[in-house]
Amino acid sequence: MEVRTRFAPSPTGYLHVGGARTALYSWLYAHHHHGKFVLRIEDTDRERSTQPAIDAIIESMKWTGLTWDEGPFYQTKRFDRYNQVIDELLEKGLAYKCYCNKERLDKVREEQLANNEKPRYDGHCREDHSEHTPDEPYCIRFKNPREGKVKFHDLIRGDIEFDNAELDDLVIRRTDGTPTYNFCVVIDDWDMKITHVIRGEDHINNTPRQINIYKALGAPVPEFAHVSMILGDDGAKLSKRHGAVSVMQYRDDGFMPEALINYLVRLGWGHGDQEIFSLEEMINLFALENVSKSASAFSSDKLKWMNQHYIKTLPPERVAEELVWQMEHLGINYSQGPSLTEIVKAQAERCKTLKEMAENSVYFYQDYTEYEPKAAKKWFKENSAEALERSLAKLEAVSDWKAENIEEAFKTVATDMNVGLGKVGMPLRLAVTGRGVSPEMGITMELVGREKTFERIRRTIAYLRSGATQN
RNA sequence: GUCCCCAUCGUCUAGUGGCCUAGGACAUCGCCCUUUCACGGCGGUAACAUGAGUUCGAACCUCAUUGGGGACGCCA
Repeated sequence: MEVRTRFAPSPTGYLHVGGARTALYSWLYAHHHHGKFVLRIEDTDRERSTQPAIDAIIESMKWTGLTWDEGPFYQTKRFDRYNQVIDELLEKGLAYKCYCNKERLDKVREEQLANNEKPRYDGHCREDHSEHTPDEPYCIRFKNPREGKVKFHDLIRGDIEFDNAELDDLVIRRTDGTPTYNFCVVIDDWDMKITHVIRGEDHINNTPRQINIYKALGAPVPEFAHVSMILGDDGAKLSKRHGAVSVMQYRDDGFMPEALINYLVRLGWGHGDQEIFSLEEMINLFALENVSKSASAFSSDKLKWMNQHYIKTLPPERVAEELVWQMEHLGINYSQGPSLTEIVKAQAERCKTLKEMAENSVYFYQDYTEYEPKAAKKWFKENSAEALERSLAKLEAVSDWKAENIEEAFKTVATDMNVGLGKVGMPLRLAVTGRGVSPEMGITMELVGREKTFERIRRTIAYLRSGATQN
């Protein structure tokens, strides 16, 4: 039988990393078994579902590469189907009309709480409707079995069982006629032939109710796997307070989707000592039995490490593609100057994010307006102007403007002046980039360009000769 | 409160009864490399929640305790 999994977010907000991980696991499981991955939008809550949220979820799925084989399906387009099944259940006596109003429900709940009982519907309307007239407003409740147990084998957690006595008769159709979540998922997973339901652990408690509905319908019960939660760095539930939670925020913060996916797959799953997985490896090696049962804390530090790993090892052309967004966001016109691929090669080992890379590469495209104060104070000394003058002379003699030749040329200056390389290299760095940090000076000057380099050095010599520094 | 789930270094994890004086990775600390910042290399600190069992032997099995988390909606 073909393995079919699904990701079924409710469009009430952006896609967060927890959802993304669940989607990833579903996606991997389907691909591992050469099955299908379905995207379904659970928008039965018309109050809170929004189109921007749907767009954001789809954009996130596409950015991370979690593409779906079928869908997106929308539950709001399937209301006829749900209602038809509900009517059938009603006819068969497997569901019933409930006329209880909010006041009565609240009162029951209060009493149960006072008696230290789990609050649930007491089944008041389950049998007797004599006191009601057909024109009174009502909702439909599913007749949950009152005795026995519901057992299922969770593919991650093992056997789980609930007493039916713990469950109540849940509402499957609201008074306004719309069907509810716990009912719609069952019908959808059934209709869409979902074989493996992989979702968050907050759904464990819904599972026995849903299994009872499957059984009432005579539908095959799928396999279930409940993935644990993702916590923040501090062990508390992940929230905006911890920084980024939305997938697109990671794009904005300068992360490669490859890194996010790799980080997410490792958060809660492992394969021996391996940390880095290509997509192919993930598909081949992923198994639900190796998914961790306990909640895991999201470590931005490790994500950053992994991001840099991908920045360093992915083809620079690929990294440059993502860098485009950052450059445009900063308003840098990168069409004049070195190619972004060259920037990636030069900067990769000193950037954890593409955002950093863009911010630290501005001087390749624009003239700086001031020297970084701390670096200038530290490195502009009395002989700096001389070092720059001598360097300029050597550099002007370089005919083939390549990093290697440039490097060779200015290094002789240190020897000539009988000083350490730092005394020459750092003033040069300040002169060419305005900053105390940059790639090696050879490649930096090559990328800035011959004429620009000379211009900036001359300007700096003038600045130093004017007595601007008191060192 | 009731039900359900969970429990190895600060963090993510390896470990499925002897290979464990518990391995790897991130973070952290120290050293080396070095024109800056980094990268890299080498080394260090650091964990089986507690208590009973089962067993010749337990991080691994069982139970209890404690501690976390989730659910208890005419939300999903």
